[in-house]
Amino acid sequence: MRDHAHASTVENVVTAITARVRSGNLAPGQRLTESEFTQRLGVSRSTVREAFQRLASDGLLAFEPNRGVTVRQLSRKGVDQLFQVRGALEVLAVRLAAPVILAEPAKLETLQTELDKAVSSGDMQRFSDLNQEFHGLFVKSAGNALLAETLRRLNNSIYWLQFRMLVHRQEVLNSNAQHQALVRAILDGQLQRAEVIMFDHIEASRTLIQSLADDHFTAD
Amino acid sequence: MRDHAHASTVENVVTAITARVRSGNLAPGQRLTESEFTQRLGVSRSTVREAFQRLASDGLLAFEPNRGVTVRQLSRKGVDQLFQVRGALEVLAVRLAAPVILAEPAKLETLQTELDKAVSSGDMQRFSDLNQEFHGLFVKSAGNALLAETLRRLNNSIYWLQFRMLVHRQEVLNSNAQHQALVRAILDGQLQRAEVIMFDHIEASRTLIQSLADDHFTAD
DNA sequence: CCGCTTATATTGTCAGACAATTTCTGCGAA
DNA sequence: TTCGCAGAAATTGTCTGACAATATAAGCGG
Repeated sequence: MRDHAHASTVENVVTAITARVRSGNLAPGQRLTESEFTQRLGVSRSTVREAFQRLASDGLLAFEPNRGVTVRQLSRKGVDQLFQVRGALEVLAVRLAAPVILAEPAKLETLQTELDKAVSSGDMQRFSDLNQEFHGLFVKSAGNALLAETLRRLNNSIYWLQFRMLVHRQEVLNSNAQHQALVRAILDGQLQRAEVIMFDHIEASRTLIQSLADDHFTAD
Repeated sequence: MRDHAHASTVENVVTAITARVRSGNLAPGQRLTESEFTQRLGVSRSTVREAFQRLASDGLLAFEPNRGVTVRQLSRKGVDQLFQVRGALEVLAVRLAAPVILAEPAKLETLQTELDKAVSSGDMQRFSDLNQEFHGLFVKSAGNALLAETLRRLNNSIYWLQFRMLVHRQEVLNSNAQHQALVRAILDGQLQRAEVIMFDHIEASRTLIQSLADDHFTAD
């Protein structure tokens, strides 16, 4: 009766490739060949092809006809556009999540405390993880599976930017200040204000990222 | 030097299936088997499978492990969630598109005139087409490919609802009134107001659709 | 009419093949 | 040396055929 359905071969391949991409083992822009993975993982070409396709539609890889797939890397403009869409969706998440979070604010407060600790102790990696949790809490509380799925895809396309952001200590401090303001607005029931803060928060990330050097992006 | 790259076999299959779904030849919820299309289209299973996958990630079909694909049909809740996301994105489109449209408002005005004509002559099919063009104009003018692509996917999942909506004449009139208000707001440079109108416009569609009978949706 | 066993259909995955397309390599010309 | 091109090698796109695993339909007995 279990829903277990042990992972299919394709799913395993998807998991394996995802891990290698996210760990940085496969760099943005790098080409993946079918043969590489049929050999390395001992599966057939059809399976690798199917995994490639799923990962491409998931935003992690980019597919080009007759040229295979590469680890997705966006152009400056592409990142800009992504943040526009992401901003709109995160704001929606705040709108939908606020009442839910307000009903049980402990989780948000705890998270904020943890974030503060990570910042003051200078643990950037932990801050990054908690930051994701922070946004994840809103998305989850919003109770909209499609919204969550859409944002997940978007984030897949820019996972590689997280690293670059962490080195900007000052920006991290700003980011955390914005989190605090957001938490305060939510707990005070200032819905409208919370949405604006989230929008500005995403905009700030966008601006920061746009300031990165050109060699982090592909040409347009 | 041409960018022509004549369509691949998979693309042809995708096109063929899309056409049959959108024409109603394949009904929402209906299961598609691989063998049916290998025979009918004279292509191999691998090709059909790949087409199925693309269509599923595109929102037109739904994929279930070991059970193949079906023409996507959403539950009441699913439609609700989709309209929440769609609303946020259409509002973004208005925000981004307004300045562009304002620079050359002729196109929007023409479109509105056509819509009015369709409404007064009671040509619902034409209204539906123009309605899509109307929204398409904003999305296109927004100049954000990712936004356009995301909205396209969403619309793929609810194409089948358009038909149901057209029978509600009164609602069509309301819809057109909202279009007019939106056009006015844009041309008057009332950005903020235009966004609100678009939001309400999508909300109205959502409400209308939620009023449809249960047998238009899947169970939750 | 219901539930169970069995037969049939369908999906998941593999192996191997070949044409079309892209990428690499080495050589001759500017 | 650098550039461009022809041929070689690699890679993708697609097909055929196969078989195990899973799901669906058909019968059968109660």
